[in-house]
Formats: sequence, C-alpha cells, structure tokens
Amino acid sequence: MTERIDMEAADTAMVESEQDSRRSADSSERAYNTIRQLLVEFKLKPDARLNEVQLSRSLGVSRTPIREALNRLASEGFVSLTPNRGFFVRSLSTEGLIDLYELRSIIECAAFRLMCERAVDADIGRLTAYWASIVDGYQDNPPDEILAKDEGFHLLIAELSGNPELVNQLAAINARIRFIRRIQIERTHDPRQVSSHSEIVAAAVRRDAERGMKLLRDHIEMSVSATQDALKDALLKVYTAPDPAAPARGRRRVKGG
Amino acid sequence: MTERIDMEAADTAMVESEQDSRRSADSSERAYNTIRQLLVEFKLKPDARLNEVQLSRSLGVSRTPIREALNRLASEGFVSLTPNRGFFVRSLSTEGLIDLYELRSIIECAAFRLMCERAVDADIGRLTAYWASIVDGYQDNPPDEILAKDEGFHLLIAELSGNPELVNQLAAINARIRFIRRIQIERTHDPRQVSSHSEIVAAAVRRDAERGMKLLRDHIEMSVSATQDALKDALLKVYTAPDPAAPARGRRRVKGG
DNA sequence: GAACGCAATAGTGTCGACACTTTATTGACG
DNA sequence: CGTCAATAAAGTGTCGACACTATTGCGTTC
Repeated sequence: MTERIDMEAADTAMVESEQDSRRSADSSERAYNTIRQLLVEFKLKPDARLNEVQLSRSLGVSRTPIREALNRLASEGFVSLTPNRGFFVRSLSTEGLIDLYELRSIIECAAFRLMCERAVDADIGRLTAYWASIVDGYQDNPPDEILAKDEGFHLLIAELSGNPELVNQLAAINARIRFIRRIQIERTHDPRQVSSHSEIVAAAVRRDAERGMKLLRDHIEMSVSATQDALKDALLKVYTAPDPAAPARGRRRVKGG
Repeated sequence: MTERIDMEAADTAMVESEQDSRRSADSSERAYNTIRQLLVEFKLKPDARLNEVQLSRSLGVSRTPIREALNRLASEGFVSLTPNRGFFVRSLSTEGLIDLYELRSIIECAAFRLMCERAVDADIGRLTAYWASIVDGYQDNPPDEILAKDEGFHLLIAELSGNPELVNQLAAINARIRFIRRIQIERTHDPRQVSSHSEIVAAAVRRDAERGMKLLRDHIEMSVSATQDALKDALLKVYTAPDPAAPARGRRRVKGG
C-alpha cells in the first residue's frame, strides 16, 4: 500500500512570501510546493536520494511534473542533480549555511544603502507602517508567522531599494535558509530581534545608511552564531521526524506488495 | 521542410566559464546550451513566444528535454513562463540590465572585500598569475575570448573570497548580462579595461579593500553607462539577425508541407 | 459594417512506456 | 571466506500520445 501525501495540506501550510515569475499550471506547481515543504520539514532527509517513482506515487501524479519541480528546486539549491543517478537532498552542512547568511548580509546591506539613497518619504513611510503593524505581540506569533513577518520586513527594504533583482535574490536566499531559521526561531525567543528591527526603521527614517548597515550586519551575524546550535537541533529533528515519502536509509523490501 | 539546428556547433561556440552543480544526461544539457546560445545571439528575439514543438523539431529531440532546458533558463531569468501559454524570451529593457549591473557591482565589491580579509598570499598569487597570463594582447582577442577572460578574472576574485555562493551568484549574473557585454566589447576597444584590471590586482596585493571596491564600482559603472548605446546596437542586431528557429512575428502558414 | 459568439486549430501540461544506466544480488573462483 | 564477474533489479532519461486550454478564423446578428 502506497502512502499518499496530501498536496493540498502541504500547500496551505506554506509560508508563501515570495515573488516568482514562474507559475506552472497545476500538478507541477503543487509538486514543487509539496516537495519543498517536505524538504523544509526534514521529512526528506539531507543527502537522501530522491526516488522519482516513489515521489510520483506519493503525490499521485506522473514523473513529469515531479521532475519539473525537482529541476526547479535544483536551480534554487534545495537539491542537487547527478547525471544518471538522480536528485539528492542538499546536505546539512554548517559552512554552506554560513556562506548563505553572508550572502544575505551582503544583499541586505546593499539594499538598505540604496533605499537610503533613493527612497522618498512615502516609501520610508511604508516601512515604518509595516513594522508598526506587526510589532505588537511580534514574539507571541507562531514561528511560521514570525518568520513570514520577518522576511516581509527585509523584503520590503529590498523592494524600497528600487532594484527588483535584489528582491529576487533575497527571496531565493530566504527560501534556502528558511528551514534553519525556523528552528532558530523555535529555539530562541530573543527580544533583541524586535528592538533591532525598530532600530533599523529608525535608521531608515534618518536615512543613516552606515548605521542601518551595521545593524543589519549584527542582526544577521547574531543569527549566524546561533546557527551552530540550531544545527544540532536540526540534526535531532532529522532523525526523529516521521518518514512518509522517502525510504532514505532503511528501505523495506516487499515483493508482492 | 524543417530547419534543423546543429546542437554540437552551438555547444562548442559556448563561452563555458561557469560552475554549475547541475549536469543533465545529454539531450537536456545540449538543448539548454543550444537554446541559451540562440538567446545570446538574438536568434530568438525578445518577447517572442517560444514554441516547444518547433524547438524540439529544430533540435531533433522530444519536447521533454526542451521543457527541462526552458525551465532551467526560466529560473536563470533568460525566459519567463506563463501558465498555460508557454515560455517567452525575456524582454530587452534597459532598466532590467542596469539592475543586474548594480547587483553585479554589489557582489563583486563584497567578494573583493572578503578576499582582502581572508586570502593568503598564495591566493593573491593566483590572481596576479592569472592576470599576468592573459594581459598580453588582451584587447587583441576575439570578443568571446575577452569576455571569457574577463569573466574568469572576476570569478577568480569571487572564488578567493572563500564564499562559493558568491561564485554561483556572479556566474548566474554573468550569464544574464553576457549578451549585452559581448556587444559592448565588440563596439568599444577601451584600453582602460586593461589598466583597471591591473589596478585591481595591485589593490589586491596591498589588500586595499576600499581602493579595490572603488575600482570595481567604477569599472562596472563604466560598463553601465555604455549599456544605453550598446542597447541600440542590440536592437539593430535583433531585427537584422537571421531567424532559424522562431517564427516570432511573421509566421508562415503552409498546410500541406 | 462592427461586435459578438462559435468552431477549428495550434499549443501546452501530463501521462504511460521504453531504452539505457546504475545499483543490488547471486554465484563462481581463488 | 573474501573477491570478483555475471546477472537481475531498480531507476533515470527520453519519447510519442492524449487531454485540456488558449488562440485564431469564420459566420451570425444587430
């Protein structure tokens, strides 16, 4: 009996805070969302080989949309593709994550600087308004909410930079580090997150690029230093989480299923 | 009678200076290279709708690898995908390009700074050696060579930053602005390009991050200012280039072969 | 004569099947 | 008993076909 994954459920559970010019018809898009969700939740484990047939059975579609989704996830860095061997879940290494955080810091600082140079008062008003609208009880939200709101905040800065490429880049990076950020948020309820956001807004109002960039660097650096610890939790989560779709290591062999 | 595009030829003509974790078996990879080449050379024109069947006939493969290639090109920004309408060639707009140049400047400056902070002498040695090996008769190379060597230079800086994500990002950006850069290179044989590379190397040797970043910013800025003019040439090229694969606007209607 | 709706055509999205490659299993040999 | 080769199984890469959607062209109506 094949376990079947409910694509609808996985869809609605998505964080959904990115802009993407691509929007496939149906199966493909859903497969993408579902598999990505499985990756984010570690239902599919790092370094595991992804079986296209098994995935297609689980999701109730043919291999074509599965492959389409996997290709997309590959170009976003979630999985890798080896010529005749198939797709593998990206491995869970600290270095790779630190590199990503560094890239994120670079993009965000540049975005902040450009925002300070270019944004009119109304733009900055949008930022202050956004932050004002989410600051109350910010830390009391469920982790997914906090994450979505935090990403929204930083994406708005990118947007106000006037360079849509920065938005795209940041959105792509966010998608790749979201899994570990969520774990961090679950672990630590650090109120400094709130205050640093407030300070960033203040710096934006004053158009103080240097100050804002320093705040962002520290803001992100703080996350990096917490990443080591979060990784331990992540690894724990990996090996205790249920295993609905991928056999990964312990494969069972039932002939006449 | 269907015109058939030689995939081998298009392959060998490629600049080929990127690292990419993805490497599909055969047809897919070739289709990717071929179509990308068509896009770079404006054989496929901006805003044109891409006909999968026609492409598959031209390249002599089925639609599956074509779609795979197009999906990949979509996630790299070469084409866009609209749900039930198919793929479209990215439009040729100035703004988008300037945004990309800006992003490139951001990535490269950050890479240079990190290189200055982290690279050991041997690393810097690689940079000086690389530049020394290509500086002689640099401007006398054919445009594609100049482009490849220039990209190699900047990618090496990214590599020496120690952050592989920066290499990936820069490679992706290069791929997207390559078409216009090639036109610029064909137009202008500016010797300042050479001297600014030399100066950048000198700054690297002195680990002078600020100086190097300023040089890079100017270096890239110079390209941006030339982009407007280059675009005119590009548009000219678009409407004079032969049209082997895509019907684009004037489609002929032959019923019985 | 122009706008609307309908039919025909073209084109994408998805499927199941097959060929070829990689991986696991079995059996022979040292 | 371990190593290696032959064989079987599993899995990916590609194909051609079909269903459904979008577009074009035509005829009708006002």
